[in-house]
Amino acid sequence: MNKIKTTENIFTHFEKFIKLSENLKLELSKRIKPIVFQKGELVLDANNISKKSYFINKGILRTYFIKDGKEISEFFSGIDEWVNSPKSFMQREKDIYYIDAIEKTEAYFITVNDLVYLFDNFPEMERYARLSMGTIFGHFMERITSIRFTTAKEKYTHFQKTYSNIYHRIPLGMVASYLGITQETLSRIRAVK
Amino acid sequence: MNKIKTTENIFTHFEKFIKLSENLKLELSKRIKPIVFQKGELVLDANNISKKSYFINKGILRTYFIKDGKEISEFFSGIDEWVNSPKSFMQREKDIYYIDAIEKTEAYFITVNDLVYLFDNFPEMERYARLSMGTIFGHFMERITSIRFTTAKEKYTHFQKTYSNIYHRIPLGMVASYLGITQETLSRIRAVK
DNA sequence: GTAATTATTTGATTTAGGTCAAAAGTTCTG
DNA sequence: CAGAACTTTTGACCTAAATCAAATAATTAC
Repeated sequence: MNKIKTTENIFTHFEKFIKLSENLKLELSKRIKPIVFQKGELVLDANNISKKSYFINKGILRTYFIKDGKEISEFFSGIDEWVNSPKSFMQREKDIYYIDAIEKTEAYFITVNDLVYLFDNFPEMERYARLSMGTIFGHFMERITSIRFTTAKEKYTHFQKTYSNIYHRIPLGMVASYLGITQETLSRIRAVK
Repeated sequence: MNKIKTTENIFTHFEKFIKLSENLKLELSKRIKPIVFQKGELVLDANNISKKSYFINKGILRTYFIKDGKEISEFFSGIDEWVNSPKSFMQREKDIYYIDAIEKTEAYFITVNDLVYLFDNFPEMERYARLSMGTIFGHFMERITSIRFTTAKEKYTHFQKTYSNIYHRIPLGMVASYLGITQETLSRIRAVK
């Protein structure tokens, strides 16, 4: 009962974009495996190539990089989202991103090799990837706008909207670096209310 | 001789990502048409749905939106790049983006209907879309980093790098709004040298 | 359960870049 | 080619947020 759910969530996610044949479901099931990360655990070290993509069932993962010795959060990922180091994962080369668990996280994963197999044999998987990337695209554009033209206060409000279900579970310092403001400023913003 | 080149450029572009069969080349050729925009001409009005995607052969297009009565540049596109209003084009709904020509621009275009036909009949087109979006992804992430943590000067330097072949052809005011700084600040930055 | 970390808040001061205003340059257009 | 209409530059002043510094508060570990 307290065990990880079946592949139900992940299939539902795919079916937002494509119809899953029984055969594809079977091939997916063979390649998707559960995994659990404890709070604070490192999911990906930037010194390694990202070879797995994680689909979150519960918990929060954070993607970040190091600048001037400080951790800068790039994004946070919650339930029903895929997480990997995008460039590293697709080009099979190192990139700057680390991934860790902000809280205990239950996920599935698929390896890049298995994913490539599915792309090669199921054209609908290519479509899934194209369409799902499209939605992320929109978020990126919105974020760029939000960063460029708003006060620190507005940035924080936008963040709360974007991450409405998880924002209160993310430590202040991480949020500040995500927004590109100092944590002192963020602390003051939150104090005003 | 002074006429628009053949579909050569566009085929070369596709072949960076996939192998083009003779049949696909034929089907593409049937659906790709040339078009020319004069300097200052509006390519897309945000009151309309974006139904064509333009592949630039020569010239520069600008994608922008209006905020508080002012035009804010979202990106600039030069040779060998596709231009459309992404969300509008794929979801077939209105979005906030206008597109205009910064200089006289020669392009090809394909309609969203034709593109959908190709996606439905040529799985390699899905792959092309997935892979080419992947590269744009990387640029977006870099841009987000660049906007968040750099001084106005560094933002401008990054802009020059990103748009190394066209940056000097874009009016200062448009660059400033792209970078999220005022044009006075940009003017002063450029003056220092 | 208390010491030791780590995270957050508060205060004082500084500064990069914004705002407002006007002058100087450029480029369209009839 | 002259006047209108933009575009870019320059100057004076102001403000939001950064920086530096230290005090609290909250977790974590033994």
